[in-house]
This record gives sequence, structure tokens and C-alpha cells, in this order.
Amino acid sequence: MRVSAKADYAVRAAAELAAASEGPVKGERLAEAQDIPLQFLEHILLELKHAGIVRARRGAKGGYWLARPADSITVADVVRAVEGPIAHVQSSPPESIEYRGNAEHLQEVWIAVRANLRAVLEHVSLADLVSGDLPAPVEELAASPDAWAPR
Amino acid sequence: MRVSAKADYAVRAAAELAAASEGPVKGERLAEAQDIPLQFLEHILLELKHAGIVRARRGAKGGYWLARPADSITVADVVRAVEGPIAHVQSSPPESIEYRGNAEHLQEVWIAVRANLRAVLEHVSLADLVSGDLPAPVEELAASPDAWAPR
DNA sequence: CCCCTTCTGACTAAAAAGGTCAGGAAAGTC
DNA sequence: GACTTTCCTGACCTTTTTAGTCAGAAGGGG
Repeated sequence: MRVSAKADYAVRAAAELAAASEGPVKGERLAEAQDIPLQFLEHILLELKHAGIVRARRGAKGGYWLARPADSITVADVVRAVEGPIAHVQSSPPESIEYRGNAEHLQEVWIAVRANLRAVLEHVSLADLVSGDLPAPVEELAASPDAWAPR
Repeated sequence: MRVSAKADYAVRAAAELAAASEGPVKGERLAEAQDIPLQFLEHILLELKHAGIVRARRGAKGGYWLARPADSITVADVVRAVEGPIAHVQSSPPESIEYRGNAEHLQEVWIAVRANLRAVLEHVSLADLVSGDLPAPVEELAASPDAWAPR
């Protein structure tokens, strides 16, 4: 139930790309802007490229840019590209698990958990993230003081 | 963003305890009922005991039982006991992370993610889980066919 | 042709995941 | 008091994941 450094880095780099209006951005600039180890970042960017989220060109004047408009790429897209499916249980998707005995309804709980994760991650685009103008339901979640309390 | 086998096992064992109306339940019975490796389960039960969720007695007629009524223990309690804090990013709680540059609003996103996780996990009690009578908002989440679609 | 930058695979160290094994310690029974 | 039962605990183990680093190949630009 935790977010890996890789996923965090990936989203931050993608946000930086979303904000770069023109031309390819060098890996080094992304690494500096977000304070990410360069060599690790390049591996992440490669994964994003393979997932079709990012494009790249080599050589002088080379760099990375988003393959699609920033408002059509969600945080979920980026996280899935580097971490795989969201909210798997024991490495299987919750809809494919069969629970027995008194745990039968646990499946519905995990499904609800995933649905609520998706409700945030699939509705925040990179454009939203950069502008800070998050979808209203997400904004509301983050506005509650209770959401900021540790536990 | 995944649920470990340990957490899954812990919740299932706790559900089984919640359903056992009377007397201590032996580890072996729990293991059989939920098809969990016995020795691994005992370690998990020990963690639940240390967290004050479960109690135990040794010897003949010994076993495990819930330390509190089943409707006052949530799935979140059990998951936290074995997995630690929910929705940490890079091993830190989201409210303590400072993002720079174009990723500034990422913090709000992770906060919203955690809030939505809590919205499910902290509101489903072991009693709810066993009866199958989940809180209405959770039920609604799980009812949507979209929530069952892989992605 | 040379420099720049991405691309790729190999490698590594440390931690986590998912267990197993062996024995000790309390509680109950004969 | 011996014996059985069951929990309790630490040590150990294998595999996978995490979070990187290193070295070099390959493609673009001037």
C-alpha cells in the first residue's frame, strides 16, 4: 500500500515535461529540476517511452517530450507504466481472487479500494497537476484537514 | 500500490476470529479455514497481538480471539498492524513531503489518494466484513461494473 | 568526424516478501 | 509431577523488488 520512489519520480518527471511548452527537454534538466538521480531517471524515462507516454530524440538538441497532450495523460497512466497494475492483491487483480469462509466479502472491499484509488489517479491529468487546478472531487478530498492527519 | 500476502492473510484470519462466536480459536483452525501456511500465520497473529487487536492463551483449550468487539476493529487497523502506515510515498507520509517546481501539487494528489484509501479501509469493520453488510458508500463503489474491469 | 544525448544491458547492495525450522514457555489434563 | 497442547520467539532461508550505478552502443547535429 505504498508508492515507490520510482513511481513518484516518474510522475514528477512527467509533470516537468507537461510544463515544458516547447522542444525536447534533456534528461539532465529533468533530473535537476526534480532532484532525481540522473541514471535512474533515464531508465524510468525509457519505460515511459516504451509505454507510449513519452517520446525522445538523441543527440544535441535531443531530449524527451510527451507523446500526447498533457490533459490526456493521467497520473494513473504514468504509475501503471512503471509499477504495473494498481491495487493488486498477492500479485493478482482483485476481481480474480476467490475468498472462502468468512472472508468471502473481502473481495468487494479490495474492489472498492481499487475503485477509490482509480477515482483519484485516473482523473488527475498531468495538465491538472501542473496547473494545480485539480478536479473538484479530488480537491475536496485534499481539502479536508483530516486527510492531512497522520495515523 | 499493492496489497501484500501478509495483509491479505491478516484480514482473513481476523474475519475468521470475528465470526467465531465463542471461545478461543486455534491457529490451526484459522489456517485451515483460510488456507494459510500455519507457521507464517502464527507470526502474523503474533503481530496482531502486539498491536492489541488479538489476544491469545496457550495450552489445551487455548487459541486466539479478538481483543475488542468485531464492530470496533476496522480493516485499516489490521492492515496497519502488519504493513505499517497506509499510502506512504518513498517511505514517508505524504503530508511531510515537499515537492518542488512543477510537481508542487503532487502532494495534494497523494493526500487525496490516502484519504480515499482510508474512506474504505477505516469504515469497514470486521463485523461488516463477516456479515457482508458493508457501509453504503463502500457497497456503491463495489457495485459499479466499472470497478470490476481490469485495466 | 566529433560531440551530444538517448538507449540498453549488466551489475550491485540492501531491503522486503513469503515463508520454514527448532526450540522455549505457559496452560491444562492425568 | 509428567505429559500434552498450543502459543511464543528468534534464527534462518530463498526469491523478488527496490533503488540505484557503470560501461558502452547507437543515433542526430554541426
